[in-house]
Amino acid sequence: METKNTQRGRGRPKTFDRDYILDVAMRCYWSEGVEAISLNEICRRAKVSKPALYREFGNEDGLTKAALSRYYEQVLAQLHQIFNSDKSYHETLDLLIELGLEASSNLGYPKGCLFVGMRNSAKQVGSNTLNEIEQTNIKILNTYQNWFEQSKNNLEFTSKITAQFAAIYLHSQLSNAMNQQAAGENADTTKNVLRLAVSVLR
Amino acid sequence: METKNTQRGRGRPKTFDRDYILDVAMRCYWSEGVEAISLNEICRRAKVSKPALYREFGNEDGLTKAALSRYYEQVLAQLHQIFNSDKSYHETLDLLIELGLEASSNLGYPKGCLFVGMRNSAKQVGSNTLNEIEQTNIKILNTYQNWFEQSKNNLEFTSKITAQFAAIYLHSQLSNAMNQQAAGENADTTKNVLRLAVSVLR
DNA sequence: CCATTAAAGTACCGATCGGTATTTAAAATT
DNA sequence: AATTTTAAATACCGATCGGTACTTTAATGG
Repeated sequence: METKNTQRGRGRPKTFDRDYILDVAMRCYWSEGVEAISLNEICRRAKVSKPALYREFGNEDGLTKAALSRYYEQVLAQLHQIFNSDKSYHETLDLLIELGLEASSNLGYPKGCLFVGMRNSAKQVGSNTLNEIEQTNIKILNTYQNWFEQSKNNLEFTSKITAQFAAIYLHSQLSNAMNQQAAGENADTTKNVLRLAVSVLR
Repeated sequence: METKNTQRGRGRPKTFDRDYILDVAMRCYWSEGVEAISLNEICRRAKVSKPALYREFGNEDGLTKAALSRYYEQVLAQLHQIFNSDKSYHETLDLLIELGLEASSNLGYPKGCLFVGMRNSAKQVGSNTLNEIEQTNIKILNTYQNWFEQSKNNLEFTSKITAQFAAIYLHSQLSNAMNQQAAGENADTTKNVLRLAVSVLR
């Protein structure tokens, strides 16, 4: 158990703000795509030197992985709150449809979903990031599946579709909607498509 | 009306094989993604010099645009054959679900869809290619919409969904399936997701 | 045989990439 | 004040990018 107190050591005091840098990187990757933003460009926008980034994250793979981790904790983790609320199955389904299609403009967030974007660019990211993508994918699928199982137990979800496949289907449809949003598609159209697709889970 | 005969002119005879080069480029962009393959790499694989490419296509934007054009003529154009066959509405829908999920492995084609891949990479392509993407998108949507309108007239498609929205929905679902295939997803899972999504058009 | 024409390839350009060796700056300890 | 420790930024590395100036090759026409 480390004390981790703020008593400064000996050398030059640290000015590197990990949270701020990660926030800039996350938003860059989110809004423009991980393959469209270079590490140099992130240094420019975050006003940080390149060696500082390498000291903190090791290499580009470490930075993209850290940005995805932060995205999960800061954005995707609210999925649990939605599923743990006392809303009904159908209300929750409605909420999921709204999710991310409004939140983008509400808060100062870019459109689409960083996780979905990175998964699409899986071929151009490093192995650590690739691994993080796979772990995140599993976490999301498990979240969905647990919710469907609970809803089956509650007799709110009475379809013959298995909870596992319902999770895969929902994940696929939400990812598709995120992709359309990231591509700048009309939000109403995206929402209508998603609504129709999800109607088979009613 | 030009004669366009094969009588050779004066200079060194042309050895540049436009069809072959375009075929190599199309398959590269198709299998690895337009943003993952450099123009230099295409020269290497097609065993052609860089100036030869620039003489024929002007610049990288011209090459990617030409590759997409070729993809439409050579791959997507068969959509018309499917819709112009004498198959029933439901049989055609079944055929669309199989399409591309089998064809990839049957013929020596890469997985996924070059058009969908390029549309996802819209931010990193030139303006000419971007324009070609938009035109192709419209052509595909029109093809779907015409088919839905015919099926409505035939009383085979009796849903309250408009032909226009059905086209958008089908396009969205097929694109989603192509994306999953390109990402290496299990083909059966992809097909099951697509089947369930398309079931609302029955 | 030589000039002309046309298409080929070589070899280069500046810019940018991911990554690092090296030096400089700012603090605490002696 | 000098030394030590830690973290900062400068300035560079080789590789690769998209794109092009230049030279070479292979044909025909006189």
